[in-house]
Amino acid sequence: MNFEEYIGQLQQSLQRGELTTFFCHCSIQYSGRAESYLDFGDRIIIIKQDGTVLIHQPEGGMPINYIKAPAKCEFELQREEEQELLFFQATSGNDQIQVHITEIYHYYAQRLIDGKKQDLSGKESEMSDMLREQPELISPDFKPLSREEHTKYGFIDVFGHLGDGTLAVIECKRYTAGLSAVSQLRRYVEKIKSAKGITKVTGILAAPAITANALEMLHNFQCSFKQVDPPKRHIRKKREQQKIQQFFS
Amino acid sequence: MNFEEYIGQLQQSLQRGELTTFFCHCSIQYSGRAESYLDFGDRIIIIKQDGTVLIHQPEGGMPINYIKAPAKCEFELQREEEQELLFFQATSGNDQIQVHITEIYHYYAQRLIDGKKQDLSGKESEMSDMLREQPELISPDFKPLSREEHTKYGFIDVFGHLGDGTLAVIECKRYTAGLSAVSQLRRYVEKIKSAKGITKVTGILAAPAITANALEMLHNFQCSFKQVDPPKRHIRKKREQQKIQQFFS
DNA sequence: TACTACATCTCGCAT
DNA sequence: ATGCGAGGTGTAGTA
Repeated sequence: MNFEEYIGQLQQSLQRGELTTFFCHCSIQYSGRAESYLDFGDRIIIIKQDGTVLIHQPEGGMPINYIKAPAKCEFELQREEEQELLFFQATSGNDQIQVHITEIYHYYAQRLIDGKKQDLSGKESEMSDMLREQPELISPDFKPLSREEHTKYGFIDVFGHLGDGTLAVIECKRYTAGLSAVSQLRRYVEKIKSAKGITKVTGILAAPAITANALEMLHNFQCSFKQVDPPKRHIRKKREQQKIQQFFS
Repeated sequence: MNFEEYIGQLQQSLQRGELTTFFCHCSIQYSGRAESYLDFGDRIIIIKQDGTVLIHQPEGGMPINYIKAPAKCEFELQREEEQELLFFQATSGNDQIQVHITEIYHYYAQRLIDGKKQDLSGKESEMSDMLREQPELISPDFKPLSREEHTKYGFIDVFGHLGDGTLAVIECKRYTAGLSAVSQLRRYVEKIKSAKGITKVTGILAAPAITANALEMLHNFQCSFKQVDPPKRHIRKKREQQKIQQFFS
């Protein structure tokens, strides 16, 4: 199939709303929020049904270039220095990629039917739910007050008071807490102090671990760290069978 | 091609180090840092040459599931409730996805040759470079200190002094600065104060814009905002041709 | 390795 | 639309 035929195919695929993919040899220019150039090499290009464009190199987890949906996709046959090439341009807002394709190795497009939503668990909100249900994980005298306090200064994960009446702001993190987590907590504590006009407010950072610098900073602010592991998730039993083929050991 | 033949093909593709893709109907379970389930639907699965696994739904910019390289990929023919299905499992560290495939619509694999690196500009570091070269963008009396000194104190973007001898810590952002940018700047200012034992230290947030809350917080800390646009990048002239085909208007 | 911050972050949620 | 924070964040740079 020559480039002219490919252009016809690609146009049809996009008009039909098909998920369109091709393996090709190309160079890529990007201009928009930043600018980039990628010299010629083999890549896979994916144009999704909503107009998302993804370009992947043969290695690495992230797309090397992308355009957010809905991208306007244009194709053009070009001749440069005695050589034909397929020019592909995708535009969305101020972002634009220009792809010069010298060879298409493979092309396939198909309308895919999905629409299912992923059910995901193990988020930070589940950890704050757990702390509200089991406040003793923070301290024996901790009593949670309400659900998330969603203010314009950000939302507070858990909010309650200690036995001596001190208000406690809890910020929880699923992973090792760093400096930014401490800064965030500090912001909330100060906000509560100034908004409610009270001084007996403390902050508690609840996380499975904390970095040394963050702990030092936390103590400087008269706040404390409470080691709390995120909610236990059901561990799916790994399949171990002899017949299974393995690669990438 | 039946599932048994597909398994043979897939194994060969992975052994050969080919970039392997297929369109299929499947459900996906994920277990690792979190847990997820996605009910049956049509998706595209990509196994990269380094063992990265990406699964994309027909819409949306992000993979709905993924496994980081190098994933161990296993295939198995299963029979459940009178129906054959292809079971695909990818494992990397504690992360695992299990895919139950009831139909493969299309399969293609090819070894791709690349290795080119992207040349990217428009990063925040270029903005701080600009401020070091054009300190008058901050203030007529701002004198930046050397880059050497700047790294000595950590992650401070630009560091210098004003005409009256006050030390100035500059934090720059390429986009609208929010609360976290102010918190970050505040941390740096306090670090310098305690490290140098001096009090005449101020913070300047340099960004194209700042949110109202962030500006209020900034002023509370005796710091200031300086409106600075990120470095001008060469704007690639948009191609405007009549013949170009358009979709996703 | 651990820690820190950027990212063409993306995404959802609430104002 | 904007603001804010989480993310299975990923990725690079540095100590």
